[in-house]
Amino acid sequence: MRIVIVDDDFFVTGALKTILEANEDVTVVGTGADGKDAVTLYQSYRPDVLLMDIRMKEMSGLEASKEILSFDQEARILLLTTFLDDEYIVKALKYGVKGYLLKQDYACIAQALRAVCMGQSVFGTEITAKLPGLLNTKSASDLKEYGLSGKEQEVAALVAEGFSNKEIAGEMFLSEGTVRNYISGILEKLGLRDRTQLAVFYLTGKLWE
Amino acid sequence: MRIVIVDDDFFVTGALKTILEANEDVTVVGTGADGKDAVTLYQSYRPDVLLMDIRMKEMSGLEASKEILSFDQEARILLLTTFLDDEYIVKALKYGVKGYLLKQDYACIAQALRAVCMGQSVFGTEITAKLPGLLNTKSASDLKEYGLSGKEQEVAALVAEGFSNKEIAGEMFLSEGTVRNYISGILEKLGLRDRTQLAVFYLTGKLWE
DNA sequence: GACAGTATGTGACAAATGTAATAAGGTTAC
DNA sequence: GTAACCTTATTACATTTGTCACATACTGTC
Repeated sequence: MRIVIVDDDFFVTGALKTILEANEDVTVVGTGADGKDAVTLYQSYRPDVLLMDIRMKEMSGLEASKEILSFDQEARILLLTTFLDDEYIVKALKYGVKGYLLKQDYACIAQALRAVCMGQSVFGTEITAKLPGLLNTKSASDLKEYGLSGKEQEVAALVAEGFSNKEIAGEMFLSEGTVRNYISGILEKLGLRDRTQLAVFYLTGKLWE
Repeated sequence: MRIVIVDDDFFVTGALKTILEANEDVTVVGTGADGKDAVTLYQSYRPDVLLMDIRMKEMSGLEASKEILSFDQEARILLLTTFLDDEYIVKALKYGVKGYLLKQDYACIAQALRAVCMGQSVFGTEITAKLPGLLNTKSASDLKEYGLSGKEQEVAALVAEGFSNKEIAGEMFLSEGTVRNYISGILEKLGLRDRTQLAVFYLTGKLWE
């Protein structure tokens, strides 16, 4: 595996290089110190995996990831970080990063590189723990648990897609008044106030009291 | 690593057992054919990793995961599947499953088991590709890119929390009319129609045309 | 058959929401 | 200093939304 390592701390890049090259299947083909380096190095070497810190001066690992992934969707980027910030995690995942590990997990890095190299993605323990909270949806069957009938679930789903009552009525071949009635019932059952809260609930599971 | 394998196809459990035990660090301590078996086996053996199919008669791998994780948060479950259904993926992640691979990735299973055993989570190529779409997001800084001013971003965030205009006005010490104006402006800039669409956009990134 | 539940509809009404026009004080940039 | 923009506000109006009360019809179950 051909790897590029980017971190603004020379000690870290050095240590990583040494640790990783102890594995005979790993070759570190380049190292850099910030996001710009990452982009340049990626373009010239096209490594199997780009191993990069998130926090860096100049250009962060996140921005670099975004840029690289925008011209090469297939890029395999594994981010390393010391901090656990939801926003970073979400952004990284949105951009299409293939892995996200805490620096403290260094013993697992080689392991993770192999998985990423094969196209899988790998997330460190703490990131894994956060994942459930970052997800969308509230899928149909979850709504059942709140006592919503079939039609009510359908209506709820459409509200959460941003449809107006009229559109929902058209979509489901109902009168607009009926749709309003359904929504009224849904809000009652869930203890919500209006369609926007319903959409938010549907997408995040958030409930008020 | 002590592994339990559950799949309703005996050929599959057999094959997996053979393939995995070729790795000297793997011991298959039990096999089962459906979700109920999974729960029982998990309780008696407490394996390092539970490798399980999703589609099974009687009790699905998903339900079994839910049950096991409800009494043991630390359970390391790696799901295998033939089908890619968003709903399954989301649910599995919500429950706290540590891995999700396609059966076709069998060559990587041992690899993945090791990662999962160390607390990391692993997702197959296709699942990885879906991840970005399943996330919540739209963080403040993304909105800037659409030309929203500071206050507008603040308002948008509150709309996406399900607040009414009056509440937002109270929260931000503005008049209700002003809030309405801001929202009007935001909708215009984003090409949206109403606050519900704004909430949906804020949470999922979905835009209409 | 009576009853409960779901599915569907109506009409009327109050409140919330979105738009438009307009205005004035502030900041920043050229 | 003037143009551009942000912040804040008001008023008036049209539309959408949510609630209520009530009605019909179809499904089951007891």
